[in-house]
Amino acid sequence: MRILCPGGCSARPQPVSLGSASAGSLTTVLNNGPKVKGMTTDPLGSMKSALADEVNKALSEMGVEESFSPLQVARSPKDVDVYGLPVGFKIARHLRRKPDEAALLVAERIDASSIPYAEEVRVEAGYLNVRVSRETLFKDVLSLASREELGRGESKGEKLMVEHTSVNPVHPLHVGSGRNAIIGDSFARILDFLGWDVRRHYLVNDCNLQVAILAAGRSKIRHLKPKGKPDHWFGLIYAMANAILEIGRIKRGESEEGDLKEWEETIERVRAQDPEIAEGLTELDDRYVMDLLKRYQSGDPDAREVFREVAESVLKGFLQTLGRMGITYDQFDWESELIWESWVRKSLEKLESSGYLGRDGEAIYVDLGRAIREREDVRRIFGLTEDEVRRLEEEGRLEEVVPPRFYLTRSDGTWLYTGTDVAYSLFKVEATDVRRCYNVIATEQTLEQKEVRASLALMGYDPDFLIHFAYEMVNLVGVRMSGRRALYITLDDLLDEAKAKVMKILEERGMGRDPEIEEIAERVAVGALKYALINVSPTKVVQFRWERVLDFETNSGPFVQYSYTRAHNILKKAGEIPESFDPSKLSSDLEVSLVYMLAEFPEKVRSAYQLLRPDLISQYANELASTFNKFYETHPVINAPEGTREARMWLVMGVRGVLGKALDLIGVPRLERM
RNA sequence: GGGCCCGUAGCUCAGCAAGGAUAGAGCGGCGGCCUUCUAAGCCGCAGGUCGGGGGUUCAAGUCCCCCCGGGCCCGCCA
Repeated sequence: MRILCPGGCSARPQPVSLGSASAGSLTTVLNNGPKVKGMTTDPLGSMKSALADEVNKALSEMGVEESFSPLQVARSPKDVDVYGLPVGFKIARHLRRKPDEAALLVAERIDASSIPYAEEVRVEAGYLNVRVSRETLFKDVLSLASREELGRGESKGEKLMVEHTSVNPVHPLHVGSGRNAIIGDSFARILDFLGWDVRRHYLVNDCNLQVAILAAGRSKIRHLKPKGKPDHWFGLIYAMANAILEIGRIKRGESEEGDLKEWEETIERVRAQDPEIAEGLTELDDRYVMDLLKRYQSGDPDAREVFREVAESVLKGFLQTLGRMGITYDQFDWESELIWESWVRKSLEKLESSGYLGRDGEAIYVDLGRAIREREDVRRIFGLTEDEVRRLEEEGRLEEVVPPRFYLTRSDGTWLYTGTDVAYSLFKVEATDVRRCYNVIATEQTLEQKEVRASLALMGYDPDFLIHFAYEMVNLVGVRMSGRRALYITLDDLLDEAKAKVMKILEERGMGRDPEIEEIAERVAVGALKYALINVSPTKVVQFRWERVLDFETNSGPFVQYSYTRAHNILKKAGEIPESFDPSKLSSDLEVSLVYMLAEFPEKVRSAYQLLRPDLISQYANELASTFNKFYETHPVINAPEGTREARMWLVMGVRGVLGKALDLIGVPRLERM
């Protein structure tokens, strides 16, 4: 497989034995943070773990069959320094006691000295609570936070792959593809921070019908020189080619008559943007397109030249935009090379020997219907038990729930994306040394991802090697988007618009137009867009509005960036950092809240990883920024009395460190001036 | 028809993984605060039958069942 790096480097991945490809289940990989005392990067987490351990130990000594997770340890709403578990309620019945009495029996067995940072253990309202010692906790938290070590995972010595973006190279990136890239990139950053060696891969889908349409269009106007940003220019050819093909189908009566007008409008849209393309590209037919695709897949040099020109040009345009947003990749895998370098053949051989490969004329498919009846591993992927499958079969409904055939090729022998996707999975397992691969792919592909995982299982691999990181689409409120109709709002448009607004704000503040100001505007714009697309739970549809991206107030990228800047500037002006500080000087509600909020950061990062929720980091960053701004309004640092000043400087260092790290993890640029 | 996802304030969303101690933010609306570390900020007011109904539980926004509403998928498209 050819490797293409932005820097022009080239390398070939080392094949690896199959044994190393097995993945542990998601849940066993997780624990509640580093356990080694004194070396932890999660002080509060170590307290929670120890508390849960102690309680569980006591319960098991008492013969009570209940247990608690460290994650259940929650802060008391009445007292900031108190964390606890609702032990009493859980075990009251087992012991035939009132909740408080029951909790007391547990409390008596607990050795507070074995719980880090615990000052005392007590029972309140059915809860078993520990009071935390600020003296030690605050020092550890702020020391770690200011060095940006809080929550960092030890090196795992293992590689994980994140495959993301992987957009068809046929038209410019729009907000939907942007969400994929932004979520995938953020998740990769989170994995990296937690100690994995992350490999970011982009699958270049250059072998499908869409690219063939573009390539066919391009082949008719090869004399034209690309103008402007390549993805935009080729995007017009793609829309033009689609319109011609659709109009042809309508005229032959193969498509709905009513669509004719909108395709004619598409042509006019292209003409308005680039008359050369509209005048040069006038005819195209489906057979020509299919033939070109077939030739490309079989390695024909002429076809290869035009396919590669369009795919590489559009990809180059993508990388400009993605680079602008700070999103980069370690490796680009070309779909065509999965075919040429026999990964498709190898996957077919493995499926053939599994006995689940079927043929329908010349078309090849995986016999999922039989696999689901016969294979437990395949049933598990579809969330079905043996009994359920049997019952569905008796009712004749099995095929409604699981499609019986998973087609890999067309009957003309060309590969479908499903076929190359199976081959790609085989490639990931065999040709890389990653332990797991996260596929950042839209939720609409959930079924296909299950089918691919089932195929992996049938080829003899652990299907849990592949994890579908599903995210929902972006709904541009009030805007109709269609790449095939040259109807889209591109990421470039959004970034430019946001940047223009930032420039205007900066000018209103009397900042001139110089390169530094431009750079600030660019970074604020990137922050605003990325934050808007990441700050929603991935499985929810994003309701995208211009106003939302251009709103730089609370709960926006710029808001968090601004808060970071404030923290940074306090420290810059305050001068030398004191060696130490007195934690008891941090005593106001806001100061104490801030430290505890920082202490929760490691848990947030682990949750983001475990639940596939980068938005948890952006939510957290917003809350931290908001609390910090309240502190900022009411707590002078530089002019504070001696003692208080040093303690607040440490607090601000901690906030800056965590806020900065949180911004890094969601890929929003840090700014020192704005 | 079947499968998956979503439904919390006028709008956009957290909270559901791990059921607990008074349902949270932001935007929008109304009213305040710039001789003090950047007002992209802060303070206050108004706004909720957590889609509906059952169930489990000492305890349900959170778990289970049914229903209603919305989205996506069920292609030899990707």
